[in-house]
Amino acid sequence: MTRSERQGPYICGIDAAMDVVSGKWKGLILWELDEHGIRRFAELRRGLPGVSEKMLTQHLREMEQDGLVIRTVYAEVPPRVEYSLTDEGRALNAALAPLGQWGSTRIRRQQIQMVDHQDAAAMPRP
Amino acid sequence: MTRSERQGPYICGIDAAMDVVSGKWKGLILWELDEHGIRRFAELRRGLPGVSEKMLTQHLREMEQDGLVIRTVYAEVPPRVEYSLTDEGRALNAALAPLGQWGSTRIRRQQIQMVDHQDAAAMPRP
DNA sequence: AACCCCACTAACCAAAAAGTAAGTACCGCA
DNA sequence: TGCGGTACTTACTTTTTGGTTAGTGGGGTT
Repeated sequence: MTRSERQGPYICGIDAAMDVVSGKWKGLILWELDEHGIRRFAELRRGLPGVSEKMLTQHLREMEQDGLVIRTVYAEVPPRVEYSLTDEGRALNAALAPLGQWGSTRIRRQQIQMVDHQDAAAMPRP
Repeated sequence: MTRSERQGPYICGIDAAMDVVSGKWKGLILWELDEHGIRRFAELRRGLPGVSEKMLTQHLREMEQDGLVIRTVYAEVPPRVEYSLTDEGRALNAALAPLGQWGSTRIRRQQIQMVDHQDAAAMPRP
């Protein structure tokens, strides 16, 4: 497992939040869990196309350590493990919403620009 | 310079925002520029204790490419370069505010926990 | 004369993050 | 008998990120 040397003295809130949310899939995991309430490992995996099992477990364990995620193991065969968000995790996801808005607006802007370029490229040469 | 292969197709807004804001000092740069309006290179450097010149230039160039920062060079001796935020940069900083709030609350919670542990450790043994 | 300041750039190196592939142990289905 | 599904773990490699050091060139300070 990755050593979590984190929790170093932060210089501001952004710092502390980024420490916890940085990781290729953590934003998406948060979203998935908030959206569905409870998810099993394989469900999450299917919900995050491209994630490897290693990264998914690693991120989930870190988020559990960070108090964002609850992991419940059922002693059954085949094994069943359920993940859900803590109150803090839900609060974090809510705090991420404006950032998501900003990003969506940005994507839209970029797509418009790309269409513009396409139009320009399709223009008949003089 | 680091190759910026970014702008890949994002799966959501968070994704797009994180792409642009991830980098050890970008949050702080955003904050400094929003706080002061205009900053010179050396002023930023002094405002971010511990940043290396290399990382500062690298981050500033990426943020310029990403349309968050304006870089103005004055052809003087000694050289003068001023940095400021675009509207999009200011909007991003605003969108980061709730995340900062969440982080500050979290830091406070952690400090309380640490004090609790200290108290427990300082308790007289029976 | 020696040093500091400005705003960088380049080369090299270390550390962290992420990807790949395989193995675990048990069950149900065909 | 072999495959797929359950939820992982381990070892190894690659990619990405950030840090260190040194150098530029003209000007001002001590």
